[in-house]
This record gives sequence, C-alpha cells and structure tokens, in this order.
Amino acid sequence: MQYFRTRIIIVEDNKTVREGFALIINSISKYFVVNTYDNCEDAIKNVKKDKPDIVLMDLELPGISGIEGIGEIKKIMPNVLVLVNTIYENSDLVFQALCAGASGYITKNSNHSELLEGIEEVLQGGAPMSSKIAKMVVTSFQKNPNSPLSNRETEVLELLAKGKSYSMIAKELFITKETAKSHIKNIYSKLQVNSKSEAIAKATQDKLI
Amino acid sequence: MQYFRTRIIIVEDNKTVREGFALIINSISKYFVVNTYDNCEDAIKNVKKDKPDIVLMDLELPGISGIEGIGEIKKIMPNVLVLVNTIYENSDLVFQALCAGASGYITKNSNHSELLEGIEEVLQGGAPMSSKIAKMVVTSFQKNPNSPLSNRETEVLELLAKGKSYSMIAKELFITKETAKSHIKNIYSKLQVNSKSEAIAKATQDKLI
DNA sequence: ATATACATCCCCTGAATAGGGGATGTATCG
DNA sequence: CGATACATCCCCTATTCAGGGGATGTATAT
Repeated sequence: MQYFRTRIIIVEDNKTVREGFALIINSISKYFVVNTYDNCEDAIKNVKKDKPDIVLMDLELPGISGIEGIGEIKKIMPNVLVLVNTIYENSDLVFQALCAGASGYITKNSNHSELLEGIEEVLQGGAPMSSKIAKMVVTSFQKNPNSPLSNRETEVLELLAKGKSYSMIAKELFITKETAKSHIKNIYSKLQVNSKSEAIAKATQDKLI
Repeated sequence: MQYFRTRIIIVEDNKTVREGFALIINSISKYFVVNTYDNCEDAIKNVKKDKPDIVLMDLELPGISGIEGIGEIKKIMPNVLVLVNTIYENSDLVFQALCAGASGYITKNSNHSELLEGIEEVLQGGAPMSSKIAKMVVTSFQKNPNSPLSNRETEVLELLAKGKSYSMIAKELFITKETAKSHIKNIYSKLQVNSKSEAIAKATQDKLI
C-alpha cells in the first residue's frame, strides 16, 4: 500500500507550521510524509534515503538557504519535484527559486486546500503559482516599453549580446562595419556605459533586449 | 453606466466562436464587447477608437499573425491587456506571445467559466495560464541538467555571454587569460562550434547557461 | 525654419581577441 | 596501472575591437 503513495518531505523551520502541514498532508491517503526537517542540511543528508517524490520547501531557513537547498536536492535527485512554500513574494527570490529548480511557488497565506491543490498540480506535471507570481513570471518575458534606444540600436545591441562581431552585425543588417560602430557608440552614450559588457549587462537588467 | 464597464474586443476568425464568446462575455453586466474582428489588421486599425481594456486574441488568423498583432496593438495602446485564446499549446507560440506582450494564455478547450475567470484574472493583474503552459514557462527558467560542460566551463561561458573580455573573465575567476582561453577552446570543441557567437547561441538554445 | 533624432558612412591607433599549437599536475574511474 | 577529464599556463599571428574624431541625408518636432 505505502509503495503507491506519493512520498513527501517537508523542510520548514517553524515547528507548528511544519507539524500542521504534515497533519494536513497525511490526512490524504495517497500522500505520505516520509520525514520533516527544520533545516536544509539535514534534508539534503537524508534525501537519498527518504526518496521523496515531492519536497515542500520553505525559503527562510537557518543555515543554508532554501534556494541553495533546492539546487543541492535537485543535484542529488533531479526528478524530485520541489514546491516552494514561503511568505516571500519578492521577485528575486521567486526567480532564484525557479532557476534553482522549483516546480511551483505558493505562499503561506494559502489555506489547506490550496496547499493540497498545489501538491496535486505539481504531481500532475503543472506549476502552481499565485496569480501575482504568475504575473511576475509572465512580465519577465516582456521588454521594457520605455527603452531609450531606437529600433535599429536595439537590433544592433541584440546581435552584440549574441556575441556577434562588428562585421557580422554589419553583414546581418546590410550596413557597413562603421555604421554598426556608430550605433554602438550611440548605444553606449545613451546607456551611459563605455564597454560592451556594461552595455549588455545594463540592457539585460533593464530588459531593453 | 457603460463608462464603468470593462471594454473588450475579440479577434477571432471563426464566426461561430467569435459570436459565442461575445455572447458569453456580454452576459456579464460589468463586461462590454465593444467590437469583434475576424482579422488583426482591422482590429489594429480600430483600436484607438475602440479603446479596449482587454483584447481577447486568437493566434491562427488570416493575414498578419496574432503574435505580430499583439505587438502592434501594444505599440498603440501599451496598457491594453491581451489575453490569448488559441488551440495551440506548443512552446514557441506561447513564448512568442508572452514576449510580444500577452498577459495571459488560455486554450480553447476551456469552458465558459474558464474564459470568464481568465478575463477576471487578467483584470485583477494576474496572468491566467493552463497548468501545462505554467509548467513550460517555469521550466524555461531552469538549466539543462545534462550539460556537457564542466562547472568551470559553464562559469566561463556565462561571463563570455555577458560580453566580458578574456582578461576580464580571467580577472573575475582569478586565473590567467591563457587559462580562460583554454576553457573557451574546450567549450567550443564540446559544443562543436568555432566562434564565440555560435557558442553563445548554442548555449542559450540548449539552456546550458 | 531650425533643431533634434536617426541611420548611414569614413579614418585613425593602440589594445584585445580568435583560433591554432602545446604542456603540466591532479583527480577520478575502470 | 593506464585512460580520461579537468583546470591551469605559455606562445604565435592575423584579425577585430574600443574609443576618439568627423560627415551626410532624411525625417520629425518645435
């Protein structure tokens, strides 16, 4: 019987929350909380033994952060599904967690059913997120509409960011190398930078390309 | 009264679907379907007059594509919210639509209530997506776990992609310029490329960085 | 009419890069 | 004990880049 249950571990430093989650999850017969931890280190140490299908992960933890913890756990068991459960909704943490390998990101004001729905959605191959986080994620695909760069300059900068040389840029845009250089000079002046790497860094940060 | 309603336009080439959507949406008193179009060109032409809050957009259209249409409409009215409604769920289209400025992406097998929920979620500043699409989007943040590159090589390639020079890479990684070059040579050989721009292109495509 | 932005092209010089060639030492893995 | 991957360092030469200086023509604003 137990072999067919979804194995879940919980990493959460607050005892009350941790035990509450375990109770809620264990109340569903197809789920089975293998273990709970109040820090990442112990979870990482035992993940091979625990063989979880899902890790329910807090981010604000003593010792190594939840973000790093996700990476470590995914390194050991790449197929484990990590569902982040935290109070934080600021964009850096969300993207860091997703980049580290999280499959979903729900927040702690979720009620019991949202937690269980999140787990179920992760299991079904989905990516549960709050509405606000979904919006942040979608917005991250979109360019800054207030770019100071002209269309042509943006084209040049995109090619530069792809590692193209001046002459390759010139060839692709059917202009001379000198024109490409002129555009780049203007880009540098508009972005107030004076090197290629600074320009790419600023453009990436400000989502100009 | 009408002034307080959410103004919606529908771009959809199938007459039955188009009129069906209009009926469903107009059945909610706070929504108001200003106009419907069977192609993007007309929608773009009239968007200034229509002043929509939301555009419900099909992607498979005669004439210019829905993707381009999103871009054009957002260029004219940057604050309009575009909700894509299509049968296609393949990743390229999804990402193209999001990059072009879509705020949500729902699929046509959605029932009426999903359509209305999508509209409401977009209005509330969210980003409605199907579970499958949310997963695609989240996965797009994650690196390829089967990278052929070593950790060091990945670091070097990341800096290269940021436009850093060999000497800057060397300085940042506390190695000599020659070592950095060696890593780059090895990267080129592993990725079967022979230039910086090809390496960056391949790495980006395969999500190695 | 007069700026201002945009896109295009030219020249110069010193420094950096690309793409070859090789070498060494340390792990790790059969 | 080899073989292999990894990370480190050295040399060489043609090409390219950065950053400076200008110039021209066309739109678009003001």
